[in-house]
Amino acid sequence: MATGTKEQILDAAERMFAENGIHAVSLRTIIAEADVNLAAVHYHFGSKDALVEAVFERRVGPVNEARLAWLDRLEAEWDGAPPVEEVLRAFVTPAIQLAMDSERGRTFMKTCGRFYTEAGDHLQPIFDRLFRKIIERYVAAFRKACPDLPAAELLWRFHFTVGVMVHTLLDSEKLRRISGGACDPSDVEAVVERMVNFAAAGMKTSPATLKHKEQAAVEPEGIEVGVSA
Amino acid sequence: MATGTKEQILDAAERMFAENGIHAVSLRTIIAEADVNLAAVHYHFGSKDALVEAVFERRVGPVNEARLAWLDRLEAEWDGAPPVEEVLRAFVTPAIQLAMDSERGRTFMKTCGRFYTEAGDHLQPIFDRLFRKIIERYVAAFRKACPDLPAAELLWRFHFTVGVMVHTLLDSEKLRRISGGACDPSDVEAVVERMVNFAAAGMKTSPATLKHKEQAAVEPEGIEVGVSA
DNA sequence: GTATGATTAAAACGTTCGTTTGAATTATCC
DNA sequence: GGATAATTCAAACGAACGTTTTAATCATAC
Repeated sequence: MATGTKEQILDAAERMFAENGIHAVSLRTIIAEADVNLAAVHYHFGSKDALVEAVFERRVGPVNEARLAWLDRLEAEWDGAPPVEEVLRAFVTPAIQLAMDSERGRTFMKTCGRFYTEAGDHLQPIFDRLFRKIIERYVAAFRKACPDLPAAELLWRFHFTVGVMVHTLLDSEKLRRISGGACDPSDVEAVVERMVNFAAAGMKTSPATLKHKEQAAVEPEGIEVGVSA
Repeated sequence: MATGTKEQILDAAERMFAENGIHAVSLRTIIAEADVNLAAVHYHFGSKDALVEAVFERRVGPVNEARLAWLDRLEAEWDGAPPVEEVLRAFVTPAIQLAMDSERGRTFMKTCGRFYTEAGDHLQPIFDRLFRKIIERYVAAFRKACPDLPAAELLWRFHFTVGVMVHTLLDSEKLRRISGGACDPSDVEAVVERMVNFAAAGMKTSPATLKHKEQAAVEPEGIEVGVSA
């Protein structure tokens, strides 16, 4: 389970972050959980912030690579324009998949949600670096899958989809409690299918007619998906 | 704006919580922003946790009352079974509405999202007390609006809808940055319409067939999290 | 004006935080 | 096997935390 001190620290930090949030967990809590010396954190990582980054990058990197690889397969299979359900599945599954195999993966999913919500100004550049390519590729894929959608509307719906996913990752235990056990967040494949089904319907519906403003004023090509530093 | 010390503290805390998260903000930061004495916090609230509760309840109470009143109006108007779009609008609008009028409301919406995500075990009972009635009433309303939906599926979709809303409240500035300004989170009415439109489509779509297509056989490589190496 | 209760002010409390230090220990290589 | 680097350890650092205490100020009724 714990091959070395560095991994022990990462594992323990990941676990504690998921349970209590990032800011609420102290290094001494982590090293007690990891059963290592306090100074080992600064020896291996340099600071607490650097440890937070390391915990984040260790999992997010592979997940995003899997997302890109999946999208590559899809575009090869569907001649460059896979349907929106497939794109959604490719986007959502690698993150949810991580939660299936092990308890450790499940805890990290909560940590990942914490990052997404607690990430302050300091974590922002790291976040941009890790997600820039993902956003570019998937926005482009969604645009091809929903060619009739105005660009701004598509970005909003992508935003909503991310919300569905993050909230599901972070807080589905609350749903289990509310539903009295009828909703089981650990059945990952079912959760993915429900999410894809829900988000695909939202993606494919015709845009709402906004009375006071015409959204068509936004030119589809005018939206850059680049991430500003 | 600041009639008394108590309100100054609440306002400042609300502002700082929204910007930096709850755990990351110290009392000394708050009292510096509020321009009051440190002991005033404990005099008026008793502890930092109690202050957090007070900040939360001050805004959530009226929002949830508005949600219930709106639902009452709807059920009177639609003979007990309003359509899903109307129910969604009634659920979403009071929260988003708060963000419209003032800058203060906008900051609190982020604070509210923080509560929803950062709320640990300590805030859980308060959360339940404030939201139990809302959940009961709206789940019942959704059930009437979507009578053909299995109960668990309906709860999941309600969960997804909450995710859409929370994520929109908490993190839409990221969308503005990504979109290069094309997506404007401050246009509240437009945001509400987009959300209702998106969530209603997800609510009304037919349940996914949970048959494992060949997709389940696809092995996404590179995201293993278990004991490797 | 003075007494009384509510509020604010300043200072210190003990604790915990992230970080650093320097010696002890372990692994690595010639 | 001894030299050398890598790693772990116990201890302490200063700073910041939430909280408490004690005195000063303010408002208001007598």
